[in-house]
Parts: sequence; C-alpha cells; structure tokens
Amino acid sequence: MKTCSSSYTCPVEATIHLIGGKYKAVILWHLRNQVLRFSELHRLVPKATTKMLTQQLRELESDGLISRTVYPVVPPKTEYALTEFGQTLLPVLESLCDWGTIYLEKISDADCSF
Amino acid sequence: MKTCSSSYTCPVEATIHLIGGKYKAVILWHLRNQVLRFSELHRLVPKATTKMLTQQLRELESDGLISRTVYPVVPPKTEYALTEFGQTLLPVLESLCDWGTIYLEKISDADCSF
DNA sequence: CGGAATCCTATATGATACTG
DNA sequence: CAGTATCATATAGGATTCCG
Repeated sequence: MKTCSSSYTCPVEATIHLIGGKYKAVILWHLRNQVLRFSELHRLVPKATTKMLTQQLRELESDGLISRTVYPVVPPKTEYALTEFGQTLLPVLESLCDWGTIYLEKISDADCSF
Repeated sequence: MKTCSSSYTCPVEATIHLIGGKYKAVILWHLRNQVLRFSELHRLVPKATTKMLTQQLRELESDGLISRTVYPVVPPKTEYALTEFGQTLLPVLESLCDWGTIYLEKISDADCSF
C-alpha cells in the first residue's frame, strides 16, 4: 500500500493504486459534493470497520486527495473533504459511477444464475 | 473476490470491484487496441507472476470483460481480447490513464520528499 | 466522537517446481 | 507455450477493548 517509491509501468496502474483500495473510491464519491465527519462517513460506508475506515482515510490524506480537519472541541469533531487535487478526480469517479450503473443493470438481468 | 452475491451500496463500488484488482486495469488497458497472447501479456505486466496473471485473467473472463481463445496447436496458443462488454470500459480506462498521467507528473516534481 | 491498540484470522500474493 | 500444483509468507481485514 505504499504509494511512494513504486515505479509504475503505466498511468492506469498509478490511479488504481490510489483509488483502488476497498473503500477509497466510495469514500471519495461520498465526499464529492459535501464535507463529512467520521461518523457520517461511517454511516455511508457501514461495511468498513472503524479501523479500515481510518486507514483508508489516512492513505487518501497522505496522497493529498482529501483533507482532515480536527476541531478541538468536546466531543471531538473531525471533518473530511476533497482537496483541490482530489477534486480533479471527479471526472474519473463519475466515469466509474456511470459504468457501474450499467453493469449493475446487466447483472441484475442475468441475476448470476450459475 | 467473489463478484456474485455482493450487494453494492453504490455503482462506484461495483466498478472498482471488477477492475480494482492489482493488475486488472492494466491488463484491460493493454488489451484496449490489440489481441494478446499469455506470454505477451506477461511481458507487458512482468511484475505479475504467472499464477497471478492467470488468476486475474480468469476473473476478468468470468466477469465477461475479456475472452479467452485457446488454439489446439503445439505449442499451445491462447489469445486474450476485450469482449464487446469489455470495450464499454474504454472511457473509464482512458479517464484512469489521463488522471494517472497528471498524477505522475505531480509526484515526480515533489519526488516524495517527506 | 473519533479514533488508537491489540490480537487474531482470512485472503492475497509470491516462489518454485512440474506438465500436456 | 500456457498454464497448474504446492508450499510458504505477507498483507489485508475483522473483532474487541480502551481512551482523551
């Protein structure tokens, strides 16, 4: 999962390395039009444990795709948002979403009967 | 890695599940404009072991994205190609490639100095 | 609330050898 | 050539508990 020092043979590989994590693309997708707190994200991605969610968020952060803002209040409050650089991913995410929609239609027809 | 019976909460998740594998997007990318034999693919994706390459190819095949044609000759000859459905992924792959290119420029500037 | 720490298991991946 | 089989390990991922 190290991002650095990996030499990629092609750009596609690099992008997948950044957003191909189990929940990363979904997280970015949910952040596309809103700032979200940790618990809000967790509600949107319930399959992720807090550990996984934290891990993926930290990786996205260290890759410069999202920002993490901690408010020193009680109870704690943390907000996650797309960075400017993260926003450049929006066309990619939309294309993933569009194709996924078509794919889901396709398999709901066949309904996986094998 | 099971594709079936996973219920996705959002289409982005579905797409990533199909092409998010370690070498899948790269394989698809290499097949975008040509038919390739196993050994040719292996040369293009040298980091993958034969086991991994086979595995990813079989998954792509069972997801209907690529076709596998075995010619009953000696020595054996197998050709992999995008299916029609696989071709619908081309815009997605291009978008992954475009963004990856920009990303690689960005990190080659900073050169990971933290 | 937003995690961190620990422990544990499952899965992914690699190395190597072998085969029709 | 195009894999398969087997063994070993690394990494991902989950469950649980605890804390400021």
